[in-house]
Amino acid sequence: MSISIGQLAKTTETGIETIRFYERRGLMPDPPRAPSGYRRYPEDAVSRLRFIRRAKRLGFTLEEIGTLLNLQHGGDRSEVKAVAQAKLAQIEARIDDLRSIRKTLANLEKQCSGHGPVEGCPIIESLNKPENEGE
Amino acid sequence: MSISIGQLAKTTETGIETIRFYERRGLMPDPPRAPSGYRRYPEDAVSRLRFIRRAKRLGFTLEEIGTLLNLQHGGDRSEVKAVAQAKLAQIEARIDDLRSIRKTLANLEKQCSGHGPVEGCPIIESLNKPENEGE
DNA sequence: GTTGACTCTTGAGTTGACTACAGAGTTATG
DNA sequence: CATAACTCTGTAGTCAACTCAAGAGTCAAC
Repeated sequence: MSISIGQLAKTTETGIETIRFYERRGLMPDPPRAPSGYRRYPEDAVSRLRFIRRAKRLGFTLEEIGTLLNLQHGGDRSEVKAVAQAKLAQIEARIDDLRSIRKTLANLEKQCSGHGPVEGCPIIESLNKPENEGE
Repeated sequence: MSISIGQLAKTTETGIETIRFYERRGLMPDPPRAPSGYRRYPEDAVSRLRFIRRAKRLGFTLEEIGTLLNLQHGGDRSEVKAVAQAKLAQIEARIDDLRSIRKTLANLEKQCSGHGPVEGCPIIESLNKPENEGE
């Protein structure tokens, strides 16, 4: 039993174009074809595609997902853990980044009265005046 | 007194190409030209460019920066505040997003012993098995 | 006065992850 | 059998914010 690309797309909530794109990228193996040339996916294509989508939700790039997919068959657990740790570190760095930005921006926003002309608006002033980085 | 694009680039730590790009985008006004056609920037180009770079560091897109630059001359403070609030909300949403991802990923990473074959690795299993979203 | 550094314009390339055609053939439904 | 819905390939476009290259002209230093 095999399914069409449309069915695969529907069950995994992925666009058809996206599936073909993943195939070009080597994330999805080239499926067998019907005599017409239509793709006929085996059952396990569903789980492979789900793997990809879940990993994406966790912030992995397609390239990293390719690595994970390869590790899945014959890799070492330490390698998988290393990939996860690296991603985790990236995410934490990004969070810190955003938090610092948020702090600065929240400060400015709070200081701005929100009425009157733009002259003297602390947000604009801060963007204009200081030489520093802004705490 | 005016400065060359190279000097402007150096004092603002911005690439020359980037400055010309901002000009094309309408963020930097077209500067006067020397007889040779070279751009000659007035002093205030430095602060305008710094404004842009600072706003960028705060996460504003070039389009939003364009808005802020326009508001700077004749806008209302409420408009500036609204732009800042919108950005703040975006940033907070993104932080929440990343935190939820981090939580899931940290959990998985912690559960993975980091040695042995990939079979049974909780990270891979989690990507493979469940039907759910992952807490 | 001649190098070497700077600047000009136009146009194209980069990154990552899709997304959208066009034009043709195929399959499913009634 | 007609017709709608599906699928095929190949190519190109999208987004944001740059970044690079080619080929030519200009400026500064020795």
